Amino acid sequence: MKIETSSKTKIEVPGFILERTAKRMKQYFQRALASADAGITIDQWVILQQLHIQDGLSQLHLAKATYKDAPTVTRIIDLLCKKDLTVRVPDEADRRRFKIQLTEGGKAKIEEVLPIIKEARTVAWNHLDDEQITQLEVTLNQIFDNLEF
Amino acid sequence: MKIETSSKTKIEVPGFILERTAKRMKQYFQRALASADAGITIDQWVILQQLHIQDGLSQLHLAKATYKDAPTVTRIIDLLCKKDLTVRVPDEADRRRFKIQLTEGGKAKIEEVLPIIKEARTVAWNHLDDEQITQLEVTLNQIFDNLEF
DNA sequence: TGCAAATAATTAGTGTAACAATTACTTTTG
DNA sequence: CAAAAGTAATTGTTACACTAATTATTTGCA
Repeated sequence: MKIETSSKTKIEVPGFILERTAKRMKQYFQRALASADAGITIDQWVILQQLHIQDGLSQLHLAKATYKDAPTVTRIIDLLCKKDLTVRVPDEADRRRFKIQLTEGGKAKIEEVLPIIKEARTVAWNHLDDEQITQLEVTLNQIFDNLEF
Repeated sequence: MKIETSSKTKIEVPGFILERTAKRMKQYFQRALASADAGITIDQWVILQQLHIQDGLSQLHLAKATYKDAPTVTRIIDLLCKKDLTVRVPDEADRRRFKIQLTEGGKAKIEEVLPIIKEARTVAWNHLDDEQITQLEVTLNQIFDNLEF
């Protein structure tokens, strides 16, 4: 039996297309990291990349910047610290907080992984011109804003 | 301390925007289901919706149609069967397979949930014209095809 | 100033997703 | 027809998302 693909037998709505594209993109980046033996996941990479932009953020700042929730960031930082890529430095101005800082190993990992990510990006945006990418961002951001809660 | 949002301190690349929009959309639909006490998740809904289009599919057919993998479908079907929304009917032509069929309760659940989903969709695509949505689909499908493996 | 409210991080529980490996069955082909 | 290859479903492990609850600390306000 062959799976039907006509519009009558397959879900083909924008939300579904958005969901499946985001899923495949994540999977592609994840596999790129895995086959290069990077030793980190794409979500861990997102946190490292954010720290590369601005080091010493608290976990909640990281959560807001990456659109992850607090428990998720706690666990990702746990994993990154276990791999000695980051450290939790107590914030002496507010003892509830930690400053999350990159270790030397963390900085080295970023340099190691960045080319892999850049390569994957060029594959993802292949056959798309700048105007299309700009328009994609505009539309996606409109949807994002529509769903503000 | 305020979280910085300039391009120098925040990740603003198309992949990130795609990821965060898909995440928020999923979250929005999920909350719509939760606040209506639908008793199912959005991923369970996707499977039900596919069965509504074509009932009696095998788990692997469901996996292909919904872009989920086989173990994920196994577990979602487990949950749907536990809620008596679907049943696993042995396929007498191939004893490795099951035909997954909607129960009466499953059909009723679809009728109950469909308006919630439609309402959420109108919110998501608000302020977007048909041309924009078409272009979005074209671009997303190009990215999807770029990342074929 | 003191106490309630808010905030930062953590933990627990459920669900989704990827990957690898296993079992059972079917198809191929030699 | 038997062995090998392929297929359908399952199980196990790791990781991330969401909710709710908990602990420790800080802030706001009466």
